[in-house]
Amino acid sequence: MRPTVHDMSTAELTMLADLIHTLDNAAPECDPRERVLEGVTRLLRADFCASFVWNGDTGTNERPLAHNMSGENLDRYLNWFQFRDPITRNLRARRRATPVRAVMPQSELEKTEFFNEFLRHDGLHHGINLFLFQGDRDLGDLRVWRARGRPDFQRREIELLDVLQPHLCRAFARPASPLAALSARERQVAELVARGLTDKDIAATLKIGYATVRSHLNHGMAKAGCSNRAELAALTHRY
Amino acid sequence: MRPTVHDMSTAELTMLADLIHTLDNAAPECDPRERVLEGVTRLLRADFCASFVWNGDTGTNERPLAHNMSGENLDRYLNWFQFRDPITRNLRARRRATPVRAVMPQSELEKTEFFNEFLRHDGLHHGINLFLFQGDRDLGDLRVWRARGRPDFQRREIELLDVLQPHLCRAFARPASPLAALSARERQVAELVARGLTDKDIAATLKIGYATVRSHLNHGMAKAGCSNRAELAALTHRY
DNA sequence: AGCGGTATCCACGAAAATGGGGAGGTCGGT
DNA sequence: ACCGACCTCCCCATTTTCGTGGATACCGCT
Repeated sequence: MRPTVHDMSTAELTMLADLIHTLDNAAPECDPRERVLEGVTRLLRADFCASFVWNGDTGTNERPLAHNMSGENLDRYLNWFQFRDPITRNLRARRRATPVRAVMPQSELEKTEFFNEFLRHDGLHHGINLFLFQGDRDLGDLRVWRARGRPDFQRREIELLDVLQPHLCRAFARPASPLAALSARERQVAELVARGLTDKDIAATLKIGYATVRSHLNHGMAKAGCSNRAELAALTHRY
Repeated sequence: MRPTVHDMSTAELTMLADLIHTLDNAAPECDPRERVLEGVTRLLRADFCASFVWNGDTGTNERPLAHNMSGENLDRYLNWFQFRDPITRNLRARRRATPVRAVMPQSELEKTEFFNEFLRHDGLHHGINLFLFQGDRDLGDLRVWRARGRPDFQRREIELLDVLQPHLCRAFARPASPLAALSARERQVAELVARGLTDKDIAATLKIGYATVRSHLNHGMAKAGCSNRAELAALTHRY
């Protein structure tokens, strides 16, 4: 049995490689989803992409991000249309890349208020969604769309998302750095700690008092939940 | 103008993605080339792969690695055939993925002693080489081969190596971890240091004496060139 | 005007880490 | 049989770190 074969341009293979690299390496200060929206959109030869994170407690989609979509329409989804969205619940249940047509025929979708009042507003016509999970924890989703007149998503795009899925999961699941809570000065001190300077050296380097260094360090370790400077040093270079 | 289009199976795309991930992440204890030989071979639908690092001072190929090739033939290359190798010098000069036929027609190659006494020994018939550089520094190469009867490498394989090239360069150029010099026990202690354990805790965890921990730690810090445990901790999670 | 976060500084004592020395055993390679 | 690398353990003096509980001042926000 021959495996499915996809057509990929050299530029697309480069994009795929860069995307994986970005997922593995980019700074953890910002939402990992940001680093990916545009790349996935282009790789899937799509036009639009949005991303939310499902909150099981409140039963709502949160933390919107989008590429090529109007912020105003995104707000309309958050405030109104997510509560009469006839497709997303079923797409999420699939737990792998799924074209919208798999949960509702295009002809039926086009009769809904959701399509005519919301999707059409930004030109979203053919959709494919991927929901990422770690066990049962929602990590976020990707909702990729093509404009009217473009062909619907096919096997190529579904399987491309299959390829990306484990890498996306890994990147989305990576916990936020405990160092994000540190102030600028505290992070600066942590950085010097990681280089092996003693507190006296740090004070001299930063031209501040020894007591100040101790203070920054104590606050920093408390915020990051570290019990000593070695753990803090490890954190500064783990993330 | 249409871009070149390649046929890639889903499995191959997955391999490509995993390869990039491996290059970015794998443990730096071992030679990064090791992590890549088999993957590249399969991605290029090839049968054999060898890798050397060119030493400009001695003018020799060093540090051999191979996939699917006999160690004995590798030794013959190092000791004898590298000095009458009619193709590699020219392939290296190209500085990008180049099939062997680009520097010598197959018909001519098959007349050489190098082919008949060396390449044929392991069944190497069609070759493609990639030499990696950082500026003018040699980072190592990949010499990928297909067996007799298989088709020669085409554009697909050349451009796949082009896609991989920057990622290979990055991975090969990453300096060896100073921690590579540590013994197993010393690394184990360093690992626990990075988790924030005190020496007493480490002793208890490893069920060895406090003095032993101090000894491992002193040796480890000396080898890694660290002045204290914080620097060592940073190293263990930088690499 | 008050509150929280930041940056700066101070002092003390307990705990931990560091650097120096050494000692004895195993194990693999020359 | 020796040597080097490793793992194990010991002592001691000094330095560094950690935790605690302060203080003052600036800033932005409400």
